Amino acid sequence: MDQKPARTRLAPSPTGRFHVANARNALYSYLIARQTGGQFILRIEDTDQRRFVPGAEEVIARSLDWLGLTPDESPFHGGPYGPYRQTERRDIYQHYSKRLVETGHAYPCFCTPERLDQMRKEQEARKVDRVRYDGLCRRLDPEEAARRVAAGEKYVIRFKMPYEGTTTAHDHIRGDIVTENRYLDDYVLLKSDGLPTYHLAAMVDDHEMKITHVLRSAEWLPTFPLHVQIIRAFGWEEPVWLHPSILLKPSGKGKMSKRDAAAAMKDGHSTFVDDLDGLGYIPEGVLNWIALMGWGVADDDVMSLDEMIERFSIDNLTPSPAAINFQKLDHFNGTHIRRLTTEQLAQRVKSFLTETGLEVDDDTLLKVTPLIRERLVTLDDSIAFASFFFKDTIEPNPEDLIAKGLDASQSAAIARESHKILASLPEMSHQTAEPPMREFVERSGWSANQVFGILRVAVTGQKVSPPLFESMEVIGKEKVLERVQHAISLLESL
RNA sequence: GCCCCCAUCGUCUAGUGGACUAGGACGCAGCCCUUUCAAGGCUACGACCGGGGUUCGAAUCCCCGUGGGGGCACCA
Repeated sequence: MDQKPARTRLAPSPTGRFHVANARNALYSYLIARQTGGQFILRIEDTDQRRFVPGAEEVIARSLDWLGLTPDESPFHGGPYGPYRQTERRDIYQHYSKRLVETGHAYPCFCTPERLDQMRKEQEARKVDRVRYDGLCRRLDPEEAARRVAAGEKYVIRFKMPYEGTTTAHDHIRGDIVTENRYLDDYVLLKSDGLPTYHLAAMVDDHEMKITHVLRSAEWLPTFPLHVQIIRAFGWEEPVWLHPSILLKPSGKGKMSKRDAAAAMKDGHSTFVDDLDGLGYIPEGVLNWIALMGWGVADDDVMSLDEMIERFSIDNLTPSPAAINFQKLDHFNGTHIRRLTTEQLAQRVKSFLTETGLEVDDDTLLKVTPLIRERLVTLDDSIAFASFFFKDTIEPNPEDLIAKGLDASQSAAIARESHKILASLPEMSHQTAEPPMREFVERSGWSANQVFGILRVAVTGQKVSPPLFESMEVIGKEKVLERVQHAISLLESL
């Protein structure tokens, strides 16, 4: 629908979990690529060996797959612009940092961590506005610097930030951002271990991988001018920059912390995509939830991925921080569960049921699914709503068998009469069972609530259940009668 | 402390100078439906942070406050 094919990317570092913020950036990037017929790329930013977490890459890939945002190019699928793991691109960064030194945009710095530390302490003592590198090595004669490098001295490469003037960087959702260069620093581009920092690596890779739209979290705004400066130093064309707002914890006060994450989990919620599956959330619901934190939609906010591709526009991205709202997650999850076909829902619900040890046959499950569909917020709610269908026997709490306003013997009488009526029926279908039971309610003078309440607990073992007669139909006459009989003896022994 | 970003119902947002009596969604409350729980339908409650400008006219543009958030590493 749009102009040229866009190339977008998600560039997470394999340092931990895959958060909804990552997922949102992935979604928007994916959407931009899809609607222009372009590509969505996964690049792993693993240049910090100390923070590397084994297995994190797999979590990222699995989470993206689960969401349906499978990258077109990635370390796992490959692609024409690989490798897609930064530690495998060492030479490329070396090459480009050298080029920056040659053109006078960067310089080797031999300052030790100890000196830097001391320098910062002094600056802090002087109460300078902005602690920054003092430029000692920047003033070195380039030839001498080259000699020291050749001699094997340890060094980093720093970017030569202009001391004066301003840098104007343009973000598509925020407009021009003007920063005075004196507040910036001579950032390290290449570390002493020969690996690049994010600043160099990301700019080089985005250029090399022909990324047209860089969408990344607003945490990058402070170093945005640096990035623009680096690109300009290379003489490259800038991508379209998009910095969506960060996501705040539900209270709106700051980013999610470990403690917030734990609190959410206790509540059956999570901001980690790989938790959501196990908690019974479905990708459709999660995607819809994520999409709306930072994307302004006027109405009809229930959307599938395809509908999002159709409706998304980078012009509708919002710049303000958004608080994570789990009630909305629940709402969208339930809504999308209801949009599933019976077959789809049955299939997704099955593992939750079997995991509790139940034997679930597909025929029964297919009959049960329509009964529980509009009651599910998450897939695991099916355990509470449908377990009794798959059990041979149930054990109701005897107290629950006593209807409101009645005593045990009255309730037992109702149960006996119900048993008699049901036993006389040819079969247990909804249509044949309900009329005589209704008639019994009329004639007995008890309320439908009381009579059906007793029957419900007797048959399902619980006070809250899917519709009673539909449930009895699925369970079948024989088992229903057994269960009612059992309820009668429970009541009689009270 | 310094820099940057942001500012419409509790929350996510629509709104791009007059069509705003500020719209939608979540949540909340009530009603309807109903054998329970849901789902669904209807209704209610609910916001332009403050102050100055600009303009015939400002939620919308500008400035200043205030508030919130983010960043100040050889981490990303």
